[in-house]
Amino acid sequence: MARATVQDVAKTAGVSVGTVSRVLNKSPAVSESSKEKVTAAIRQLNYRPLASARDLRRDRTMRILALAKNLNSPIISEAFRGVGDAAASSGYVSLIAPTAGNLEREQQLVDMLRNGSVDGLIMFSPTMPDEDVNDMAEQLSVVQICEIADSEAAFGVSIDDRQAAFDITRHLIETGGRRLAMIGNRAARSGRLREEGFRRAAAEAGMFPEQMLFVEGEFDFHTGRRLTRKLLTADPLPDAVFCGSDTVAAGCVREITDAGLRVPDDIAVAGFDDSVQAEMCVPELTTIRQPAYDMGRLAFEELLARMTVPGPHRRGRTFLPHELVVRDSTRT
Amino acid sequence: MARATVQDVAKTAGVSVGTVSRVLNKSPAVSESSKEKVTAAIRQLNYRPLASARDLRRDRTMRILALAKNLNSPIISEAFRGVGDAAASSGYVSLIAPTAGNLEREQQLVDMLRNGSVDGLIMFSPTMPDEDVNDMAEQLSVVQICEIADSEAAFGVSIDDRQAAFDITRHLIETGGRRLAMIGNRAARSGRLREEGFRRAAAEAGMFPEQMLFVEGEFDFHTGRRLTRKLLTADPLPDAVFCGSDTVAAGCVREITDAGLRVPDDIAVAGFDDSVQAEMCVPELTTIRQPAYDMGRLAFEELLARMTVPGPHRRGRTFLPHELVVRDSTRT
DNA sequence: CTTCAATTTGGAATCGATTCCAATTGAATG
DNA sequence: CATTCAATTGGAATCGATTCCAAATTGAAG
Repeated sequence: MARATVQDVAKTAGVSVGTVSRVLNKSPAVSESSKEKVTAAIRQLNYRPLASARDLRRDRTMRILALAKNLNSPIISEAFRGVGDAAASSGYVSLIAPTAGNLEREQQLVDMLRNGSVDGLIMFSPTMPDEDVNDMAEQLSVVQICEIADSEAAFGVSIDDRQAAFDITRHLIETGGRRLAMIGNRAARSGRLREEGFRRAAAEAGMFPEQMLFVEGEFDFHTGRRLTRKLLTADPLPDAVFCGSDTVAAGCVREITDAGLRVPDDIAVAGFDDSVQAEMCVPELTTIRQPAYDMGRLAFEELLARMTVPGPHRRGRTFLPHELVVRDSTRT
Repeated sequence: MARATVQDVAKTAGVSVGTVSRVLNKSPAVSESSKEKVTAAIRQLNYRPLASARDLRRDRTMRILALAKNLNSPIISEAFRGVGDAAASSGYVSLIAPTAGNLEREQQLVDMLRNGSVDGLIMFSPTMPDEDVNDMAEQLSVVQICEIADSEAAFGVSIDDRQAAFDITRHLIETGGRRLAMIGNRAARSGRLREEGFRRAAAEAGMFPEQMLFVEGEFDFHTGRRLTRKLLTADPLPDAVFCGSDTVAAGCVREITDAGLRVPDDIAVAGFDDSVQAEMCVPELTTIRQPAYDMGRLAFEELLARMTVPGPHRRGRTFLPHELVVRDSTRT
């Protein structure tokens, strides 16, 4: 049996397609008796309005798409939960897709916005150049989150990465850190901002740039270990390391411990994100908490405005407050 | 400026809509000169075919959707990577959405298959009852993965959870485990199967059911700690604990260590999944590796068959081989 | 310079739901 | 009982891309 259409429902119910449609869309201009007949026919035929036909006519889909390099980052999944809740309460369905840092894949997904498969787009970590993101945001409903391209056109929600890095580096210094090191990631814009914050705090404490150890790579556990091994060849050894993510910090702690040194007594370690890994680590990590859920909600609210209200929109970034979470991987 | 349509392109290029469409769909029956004119017009107008119109006419979307309770499970994100790669190489776009264990949310997403928003559905961890999954699989393109409802109708890909649990429990016994305990989760079908495997292995080793400690809860770190505290009140203490996930095992190890006992000398601990947490844990976890990526690929291939080939399909489950990964959290 | 076949093209019909307009019904009013 | 108004309904037009059929064009062969 093929799919039932409004026509079928109309025939079965003995009314016109207009009436069926009005029932579907809860128009008040339908008599009680018609409504019942239509409802019965719908149930009998197991009818569902075809999305593509409806979308074509209405010129909107009530769907949005989020894009991220990968999905297993706790920040991303938490932020997307915020997006999803906010979207649901406005009647939108939210979907997400990983780009795997693959430009072609990302293009194909972004095309879903261009060709009207979805009404809006939330970008976590674009692979395309900033410039392209900006061109897109110029005319389409796009909101960035966490990673925000350097531009006037785009709107985005994030924490103040530079300030957060500054704050946690200050904490490392205030608790006795003198020879600071950082494990960062210059590939990401947020990574560059965190490096700036780190360097500024270190400079304010009187460190010279040459004294600041800096190594960089991807934000995963094994990279964290590898880069820490590199740091441990320095002489003198650093006495405080700021890591760009908790996962990296966990690798860092592990490597330091395996080398027979103590955290935080010999070397203090700080993470970033306050993911569950911060608590799983021994000692538990001092880190920066991002209000990921709220960032997600806010990003959707702004996207909604862009999708529904025509005309020019707010620009630039919106910062949400971060929080320094002090645990046991830094000195007291 | 509003969106350009085929009509606009046809007018600009000085050809008919038929010709434009033929160019778009790479029909060979178009002269070189027409093709050039159309291509130029498309570029000039920045034209993109509207997805809903195309989908309506073609009666398919070339999109599939995956559903999971949450996205930050390493198994799910790895399996979905497999789905995505397989889908991409068949020209499909794959999207994913978390249900958060919310039945209403799940229904709304499943409706996307019913109303033709997507062509197929992959379910990781359904919230709806098995029966409903089966009814759905009966007539729609649905494939289950990891968690597979108990049914004849559905098709699904997973490891043999019962056997895997049996194997790792055997390992615990062979390395000296005598008083076995398990931290499981009866809410999930895979959890119940793992429990069966655990009990069978323990029984084969001569343990009586009354001797087997079993506690259960969600598969997260804090639950792992809490349930382990419960286990540590037993007398005599267990000397080997099988945990239903690495995250839980990490919590278990942590709690045992904090209690002043040693892993694995006093109590051996085994995890499940071989996620990155297994390596982050100290000592590193003995665990079961699931071929998640391949499971994802296979799930898509089967979904593709269901979407394209009409008629009845293969039923029942397909098992992919798991692997016991021995590390340092169990005795030698 | 025809004739025939092959290639290319135009344009109407189609997919299914929505919406607008006109028509009908029914009730209420004078 | 005629008239007016509101409530309800039917049905055609519409959204935009595809596809089928018929028409037009081209080219080759005779």
